[in-house]
Amino acid sequence: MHPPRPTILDVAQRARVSVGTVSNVLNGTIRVGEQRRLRVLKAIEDLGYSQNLLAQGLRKRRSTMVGLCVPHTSNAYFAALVNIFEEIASDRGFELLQVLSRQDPKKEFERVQALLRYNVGGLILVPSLAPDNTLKLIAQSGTPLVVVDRPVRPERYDQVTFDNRSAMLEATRRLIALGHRHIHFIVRQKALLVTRHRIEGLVEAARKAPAKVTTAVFECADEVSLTAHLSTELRKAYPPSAIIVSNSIFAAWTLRALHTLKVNYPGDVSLLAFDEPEWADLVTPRLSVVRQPTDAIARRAWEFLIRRMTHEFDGAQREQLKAEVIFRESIEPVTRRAR
Amino acid sequence: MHPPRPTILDVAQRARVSVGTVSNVLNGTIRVGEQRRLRVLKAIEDLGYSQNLLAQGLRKRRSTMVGLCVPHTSNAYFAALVNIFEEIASDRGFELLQVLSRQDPKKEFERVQALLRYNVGGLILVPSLAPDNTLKLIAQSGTPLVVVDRPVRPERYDQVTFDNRSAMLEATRRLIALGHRHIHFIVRQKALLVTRHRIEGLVEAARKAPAKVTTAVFECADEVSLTAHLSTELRKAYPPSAIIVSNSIFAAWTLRALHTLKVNYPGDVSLLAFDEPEWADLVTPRLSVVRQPTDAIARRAWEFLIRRMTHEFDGAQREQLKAEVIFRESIEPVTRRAR
DNA sequence: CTGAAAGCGCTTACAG
DNA sequence: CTGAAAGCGCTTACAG
Repeated sequence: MHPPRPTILDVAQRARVSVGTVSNVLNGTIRVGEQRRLRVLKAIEDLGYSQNLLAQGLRKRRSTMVGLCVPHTSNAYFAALVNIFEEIASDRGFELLQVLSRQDPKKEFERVQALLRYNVGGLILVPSLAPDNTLKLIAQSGTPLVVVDRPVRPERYDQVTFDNRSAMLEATRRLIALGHRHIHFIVRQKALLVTRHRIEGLVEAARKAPAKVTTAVFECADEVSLTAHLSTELRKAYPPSAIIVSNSIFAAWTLRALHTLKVNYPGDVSLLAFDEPEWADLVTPRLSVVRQPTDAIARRAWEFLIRRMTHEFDGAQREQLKAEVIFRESIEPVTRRAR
Repeated sequence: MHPPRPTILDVAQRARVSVGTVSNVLNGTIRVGEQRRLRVLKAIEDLGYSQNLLAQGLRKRRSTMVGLCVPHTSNAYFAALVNIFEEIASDRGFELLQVLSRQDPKKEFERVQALLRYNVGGLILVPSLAPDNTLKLIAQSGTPLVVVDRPVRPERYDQVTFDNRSAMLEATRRLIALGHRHIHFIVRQKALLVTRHRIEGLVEAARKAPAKVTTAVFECADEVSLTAHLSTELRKAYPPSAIIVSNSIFAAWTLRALHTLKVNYPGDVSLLAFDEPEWADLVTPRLSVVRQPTDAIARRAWEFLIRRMTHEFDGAQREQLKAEVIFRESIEPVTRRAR
């Protein structure tokens, strides 16, 4: 019913050349005589030929697909990353084979394993909390890898991350300058390296503050526990005047909780969120955020990957980009009354 | 440096069987003697063998990858779709080769073409505004296809969409019941089939209303023109008391515009949006929405695709799912004063 | 520069 | 049930 796709052999026959010659004009590695070249081009045009990339990948032992493994797509930041990667990849003649680890190290391992079965030419990984096995698997396969967003221990991996410590340092410092003396940081996983770096910044800013500043870090798994936590803390005699949350999902939950609890927000409590959600400046008051340099991260990661794929570079490539701390109406100075 | 991946030949030799036998235990099509089967399994285990899916795809002339083409990922609804598709696909042993059309028919064509070069086993397409060439291309290739979300003309394609007409009918009816008599609908493209169906619902509800109801449809391309439009219309002697926007991006723009224009919202004008954005119930007042049955759409689409891939079904498969109309605080009844 | 041929790692008739 | 062999559509040394 459907005519089979023309192959390189069809092109060769129509152009009266060998398949090797067709391959050479296609890949442009070796110069082909002008007349034959034109004949081949014409044949390709006539037949509507396009390469079978499965065959090419098999023969070259590496496909033009790049594997992309992110925790999920519901986070606006990850979605933006995928968006940029797809653009870069397609411009460069690559396709994205995308899998989701759903924050689960075991699933991450399996999904990456699936990617490797396709001999992907490269791999971009936003690691889960415990990516060690996955990293080992990738290293064994010899597949070029770049780790994005969340730094990972062995220093030998190519990584592009952003500087969580200094972003948090700056944010906290500015909160303190506005009179905040009791700051809570709500996180998903204390053990996560990203989180640890943020806590370092938080603690350092508090330590260096001109006044006494109390900080606390809380782990939350879901909306219920987060709401419960806020409910308890905000009713204490000495409640936090500022809350920092580690991602945009938590920001959403917190907003809902503050509403439910009928907290005077942002009058009594200020809010700052990592991971700028797209709705940050749609809500009232507009949400203050730490904005990751998504675009720069993606572009640099791709650069690293290409260099690794073409063996242009040997040593570990690492780069830490600066994040932008943006205070908006969700943060207010602490008035004497509120203290 | 990196030991090459073991091949089926390595497994065969270690298990002292032929490669065909290994293939048979792997694919389970033909029964293999128990002892050999165990030997093969052991060899696979020992070697850490996994199939080269590029080779398999080449030989079978169809890979276990499914192409997914959506307009972009920044829309929460599309992101959710991708999320579900990835889950289903990976559970079934498929990978997702994802491309973005960026709403551009030409880019859509090129990106789908790229997908076809990999001999994807199936294709899921959320079509652009003018997908005809792309659809033709896919049809020619004989690749199983299911069109999602936006219905498309030739009735022969498998499609799972949702019922825009009846969703709009219900929404408008309810607005009218709340006293709204002048309703504006802001869209991206009047020509889009989805839009036309919505307009049908709008017009029908108005026609059947117990009182005289005026409706109007406006096309908008960007935030500036949308803001200008609202500015003009809301200052007229007989301004709309309710605005319906056709997607979540427009909802965001409208919200900003209402704020800028210092409109008494939702007192003087109510707002309803198609495409539930994730921030819908974070804003104040909470946004009223028409919620697509994302999960059901994805699952049904996958079902259609598998059936098509396994040739279990011949005729065109079509399903139209019901959307949910959710009124929240962004919609208020019209008071006599306001009329 | 060009062609003939080997081979990438699988699956699938085809004999036995 | 099992093995030997052809072939999927390419690329890449290898001669010439």
